[in-house]
Amino acid sequence: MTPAAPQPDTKTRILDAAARLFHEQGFNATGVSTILREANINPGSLYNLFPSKDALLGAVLERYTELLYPVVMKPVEDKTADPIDRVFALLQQYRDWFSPLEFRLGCPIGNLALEVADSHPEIRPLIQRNFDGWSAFVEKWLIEAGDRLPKQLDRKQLAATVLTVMEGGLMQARSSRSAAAYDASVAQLRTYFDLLLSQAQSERGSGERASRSSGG
Amino acid sequence: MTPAAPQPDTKTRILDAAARLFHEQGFNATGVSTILREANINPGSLYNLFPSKDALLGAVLERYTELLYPVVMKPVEDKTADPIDRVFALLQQYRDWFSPLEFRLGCPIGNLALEVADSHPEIRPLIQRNFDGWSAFVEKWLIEAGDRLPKQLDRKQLAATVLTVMEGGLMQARSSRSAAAYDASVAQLRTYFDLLLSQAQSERGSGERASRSSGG
DNA sequence: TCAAACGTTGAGTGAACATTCAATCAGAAG
DNA sequence: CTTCTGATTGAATGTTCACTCAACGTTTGA
Repeated sequence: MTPAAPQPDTKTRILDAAARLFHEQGFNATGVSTILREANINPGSLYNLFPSKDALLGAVLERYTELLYPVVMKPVEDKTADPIDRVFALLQQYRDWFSPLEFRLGCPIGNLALEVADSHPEIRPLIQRNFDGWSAFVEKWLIEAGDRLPKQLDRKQLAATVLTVMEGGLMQARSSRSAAAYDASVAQLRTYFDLLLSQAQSERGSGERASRSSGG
Repeated sequence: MTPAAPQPDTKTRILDAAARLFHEQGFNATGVSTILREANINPGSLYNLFPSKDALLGAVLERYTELLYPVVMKPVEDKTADPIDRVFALLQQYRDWFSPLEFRLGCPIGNLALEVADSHPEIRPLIQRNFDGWSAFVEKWLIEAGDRLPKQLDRKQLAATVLTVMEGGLMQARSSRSAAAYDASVAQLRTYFDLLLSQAQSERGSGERASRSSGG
C-alpha cells in the first residue's frame, strides 16, 4: 500500500486553492467558503494566516511574481536558445497551456487586472509588478538580439507589445473559444519581426561597407 | 424656471445605470440594489422587464452591439477619410476616452469578457459578437486600402491584431495607471503598418513594370 | 363610466457572504 | 507530568445578495 503523501502545510494549501479558484472563477465570484472546502481547512485557520480575503489575493499575486521565472521563463530559456525565438516560444507556451481547455481560462494575472485593478488600490501595484516582470524578460531577450534588430528600435516598446499580443489575443480567444484571434495576432507579430530583422540586416550591410576598416 | 427634463423611460434608465455600473465596478461587484438606486426604480420594475441580473447583462451587451456603429465607428469615419488613418483614429479615440480618467476604467466589453466569459455560457456569444463587429469594421477599412497593403497580407488577421492591441494595451494601461504600454503598442503597430505600406509600394512598383501594357 | 391590462411599489424571502472568537488541540520547554 | 504557546476548530455573527409577490396606480379601449 502506498503511503499517503504528506499533506502540504496549511498556508500552501490555502494559496494553491485560492490561486486555482481565482483563476477559474474570478475573485469576486469565488467565495471564501469554497476556498476553505478545497483547501480542507476551517475559517479560523485562514484568518489566522491572512487578515482578509483581499490580503489573500495579495499573497496569491506575490506568489505569481515569485513563480514567474521558475514556471514561466525558465522553461522557455531552457528549451530555446535564440533570443528572438524565445519571444515566440513564450507565446507558444502560453497557447499550449490554454488550448487544451479550449481557452476557457484566461491569463490569471490579466483576469485579475481587469477585475480588481480599479477597486483594490493595494492590489493594483502587485498586478503591475507582474506585468513589469514579464516584459522585463522579453526586453532582456530583445536587447540580447543586438544588431539583429534595427538600432533605433525601442526594445522596451516592443517588449510591451509582445505582452499586449499575449493578453489581447488571449482575451479574444476566451471570448470565441477559439485560438484564431490569438494565432492571428502572433502571426502578425511574427511578420513584423521578420520585417524588422530584414530591415536591420540591410542596416548592417550598409553599415559594414561604411565602417569595414573598424573590423568585426 | 426651466422645465424638468422628462425622465427617460424605465427600461432606458435601468440599462443606462447597469451599463455604467458594470463598466465601473464589474458585473459581480455590482449589486442589483445599486442599479435600482441609480436608476431610481424598485426591484419589481426591474424584474418585470428582465427575468434576472444575468438577463440584464445580456441586454446591456446587446445594446453595446447596437451602439457600436453610431457611437464608436461613425465618429471615426466622419472625422477621418483615409482607411488606414481610420485604424489609428480608432485607437486614438479609445485613448482619448480613457486617458482623462487615468485609465481607471477599461474596455467595457473586454472587462466583461474576462469576468463572465467562462461562467455565463449564454453571455459569451454576445461578447464574441461585439468583438466580431469591431474587427469587421477594421477589416473593411483594411480591404478598402486595396493595394496600399501587400497583396498576400491577411486582412482578417491584421484586423484581429488591431483589436488585440486595443485590448491588450488598455489592460496594461489600467494596471499601471499610465498610457505608456498602450502608446508603445500603438507605436509599434504604426511602425508595422509603415513597413507593410512600403513593402506594398515596392510590390506595386515592380508589378507596374511587369504589366504596364494592361493599363490602369 | 367602467373594467381589463399592465407597469410599479417596497416590504419581505431565504441563501450566501466575509468574518469572528471562545474552546480545543498538538507540540515544545521545563 | 505540567505548563505554555500557537495553530486549529466550527458554530455563530451581522450583512448583503438576488429575487418575490400581493397590493396599488395608471393607462387603455369600449
